[in-house]
Amino acid sequence: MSDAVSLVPAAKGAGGRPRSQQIDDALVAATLEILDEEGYPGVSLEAVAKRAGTTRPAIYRRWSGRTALVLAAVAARLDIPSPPDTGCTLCDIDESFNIFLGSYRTISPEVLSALYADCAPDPELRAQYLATIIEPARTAVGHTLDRAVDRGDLRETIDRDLLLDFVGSLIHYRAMFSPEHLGDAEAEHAIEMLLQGAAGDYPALVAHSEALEHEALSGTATRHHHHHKAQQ
Amino acid sequence: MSDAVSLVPAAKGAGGRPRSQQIDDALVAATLEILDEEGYPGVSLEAVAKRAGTTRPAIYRRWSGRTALVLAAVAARLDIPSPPDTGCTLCDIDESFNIFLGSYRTISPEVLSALYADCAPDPELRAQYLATIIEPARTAVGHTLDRAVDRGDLRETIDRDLLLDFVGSLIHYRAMFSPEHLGDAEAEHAIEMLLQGAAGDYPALVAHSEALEHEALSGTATRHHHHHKAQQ
DNA sequence: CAACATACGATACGAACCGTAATGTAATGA
DNA sequence: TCATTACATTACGGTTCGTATCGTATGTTG
Repeated sequence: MSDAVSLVPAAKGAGGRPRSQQIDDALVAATLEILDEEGYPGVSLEAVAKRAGTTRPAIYRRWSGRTALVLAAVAARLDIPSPPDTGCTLCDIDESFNIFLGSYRTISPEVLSALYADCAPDPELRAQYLATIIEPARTAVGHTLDRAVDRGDLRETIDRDLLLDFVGSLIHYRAMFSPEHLGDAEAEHAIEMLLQGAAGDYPALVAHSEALEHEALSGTATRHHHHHKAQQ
Repeated sequence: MSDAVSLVPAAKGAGGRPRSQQIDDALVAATLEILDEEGYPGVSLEAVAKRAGTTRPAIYRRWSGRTALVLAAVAARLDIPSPPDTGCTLCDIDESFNIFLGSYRTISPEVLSALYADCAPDPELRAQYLATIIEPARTAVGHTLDRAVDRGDLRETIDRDLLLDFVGSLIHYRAMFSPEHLGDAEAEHAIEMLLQGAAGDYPALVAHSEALEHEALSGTATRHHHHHKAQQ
């Protein structure tokens, strides 16, 4: 569980009866229970309120609606990951896969996809989803990658954010669309491909492509929509 | 537009008044219009029926509900991509990115994420979503990758499906969570990283990791959760 | 201690959908 | 012709939503 800070939007003025923290907690807990037992579609505000021993208006006093409530509940369960730092780049990246996997292990991809779908149309909720669920893992793994670059283990010219996207997106994709999460053996394969590269001889591929491009420029029909920057 | 085959589940018996193809088409068209104008949340069956000039029961005669309707409508708009085959591996993979992008350009990631969220809990709809929206692009790009392997442009030991996942997942991820789709320049970066690899010296990283592992095995405290297969 | 402001439980209301059922009429095939 | 199914129309019961209205409880401020 992360810090209890701001799971609930702050109350309005200072005066008056303060909100019950117990109700805050009970609502979040009830939401998580229902998510686990019945999934996202089972979360009706009536059901949440009933299980929490309170009523619907109490929810609306705290959140703008179902989506915001679920987002807060999910955030309450997620850990803030800390970046691996073993000094061994391969091991660190291996651990990084687990960091990305963390969200999907504790929440269930079905819930996350439904939650995101509801968040996406609203800029504020969408930003909150990204900040809560996507960013922490990226930040942690990002630090790890930075250290690997500092050590000189990764190419200097590397696009760090892109590498981050590759790792994060693969795990997200597999969580959503595959029957099973990425296993250890597959993770190792993935790391190998990312670090070693898929090409047998990359410079040769570039050379070939450029040769075709010149050929195309000199008047013939073959089309090449894709352009190469000069190799450094 | 793909083939009109089986956009609508087949009618029951042979006898009786046949379904109106015009109504089929009008419903699909109305659904797509509403998706474009108001997004997924705007698609109520009442609204679709009204715009199509018919009524709700006519929808239920054809589909099991809103999710199946939208899935059919989306499928109607998607092209079945054909695999690039220019003989230039770099160019083909570049085109492959565009194939994956195709779905997200014609449908809007918000709609797709909401649709998937609704499909996911139902095994049949989920399978249909995968077969309709995910698989065609994968199949097309898969053929392209196979040819690249045949040409010897990719490592022989490569995991073709994993490479497919890397490309597909990156584009999916960016479509969902980034403000903008992957651009040409970024795609080129991505291809470069995938083919060339991110490591400066991959064998050295493996060697280092293995050295640490031996050290750990010989009794000291350092933990290594990750195991290496023998290098071939 | 008094006044005020807000949360709380309980309840109710209108609106929007949903999924289905019941009509009578239209269109096809046997 | 007769059986069968689609069609438009209308209606029903059910669920959930978001909000409103109470009287009561629990704090803070003067």
